[in-house]
Amino acid sequence: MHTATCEHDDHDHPGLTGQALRRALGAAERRCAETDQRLTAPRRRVLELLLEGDAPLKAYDLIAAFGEAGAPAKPPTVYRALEFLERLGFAHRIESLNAYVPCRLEGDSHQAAFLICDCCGAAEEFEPDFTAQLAAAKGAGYAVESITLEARGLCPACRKD
Amino acid sequence: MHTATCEHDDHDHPGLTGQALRRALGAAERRCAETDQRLTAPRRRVLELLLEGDAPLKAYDLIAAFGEAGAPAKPPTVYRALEFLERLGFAHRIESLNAYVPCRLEGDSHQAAFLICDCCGAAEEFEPDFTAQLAAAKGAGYAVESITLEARGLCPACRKD
DNA sequence: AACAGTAGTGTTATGAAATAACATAACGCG
DNA sequence: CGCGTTATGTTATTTCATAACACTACTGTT
Ligand SMILES: [Zn+2]
Ligand SMILES: [Zn+2]
Ligand SMILES: [Zn+2]
Ligand SMILES: [Zn+2]
Repeated sequence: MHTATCEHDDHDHPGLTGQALRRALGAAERRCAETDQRLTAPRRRVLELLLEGDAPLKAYDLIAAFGEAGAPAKPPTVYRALEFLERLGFAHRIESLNAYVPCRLEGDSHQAAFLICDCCGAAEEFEPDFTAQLAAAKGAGYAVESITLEARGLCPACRKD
Repeated sequence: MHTATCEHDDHDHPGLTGQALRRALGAAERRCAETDQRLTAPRRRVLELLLEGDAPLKAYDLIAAFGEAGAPAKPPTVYRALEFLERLGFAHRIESLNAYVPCRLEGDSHQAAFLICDCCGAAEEFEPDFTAQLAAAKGAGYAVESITLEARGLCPACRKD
């Protein structure tokens, strides 16, 4: 799916293929092994689809693309895999899009922040600095577990119209 | 609806009633008049329900509570009202909850940020300082239109267990 | 190897959230 | 009034997500 209002598909993060894709999957495999987590077939397949994608993917896009010969998966298969991938930091859900992206940052655990283009649908992850917000939360007496931030606007390519 | 895992219902923002409720609705009425916007009956009713609530309300909670004698509204009625209220800054959608809250801050336009308690379900709005994130976005060449931030954790009351 | 315990999967069905489409009504204005 | 615009009413459908339960695959123990 693609709800773009214009077409600037020259994203900063084209989907991975071939060598790069195998390398990313191998890295995930290794990080799972380190913590006795299992990157099982459906989990690996969903991660692969996310990595191949060049934009946030909807759950039902993944469901449709899951099988070998165009055979779709059952919803729980994909939702369970997504839950796992999110838990381990391999993927993020973008709430304002009901869509998922593979994590594009180094490090195995971090807060998520996204710049989302309202025009072409691209979503760029960036390393957030939540110092100010964490201070505000502390002031309010909250014990913060996680933070997500989603900024909507126009990407560099789409601004130039 | 209430998905709390424990019960600490002493929120900072109990629902408005009587005088305070009428005052808040009157203020909204006035702010609409200033900009030639119409706070029509269904819009006013949905805002009233949000203001009366002491926690984020789901769209279908609003739909169920909408009518006088327990008569529900039709979904588009409420979704349209919510769209209006969000557009004018009277309400916010909390993406990670699929729920809505009335705006609790002064000023008629601002970015939204929430502290959400995973225990009691409370959602506290706070005045965000997005300086750091806006700088990051600028660095990436994005033209940001809006930002939302949702922090999950435990509120002061629920921490003390 | 047999066993029990846990984590993961397959499958069916259902629930929850949101919108499309089109007809009707109210408002604002010349 | 007559017209364009904005908002509402209504029916139906689409999109998104999970419950429940049976079955399988790993893990460690006896
Ligand atoms: Zn990430
Ligand atoms: Zn763009
Ligand atoms: Zn607000
Ligand atoms: Zn709490």
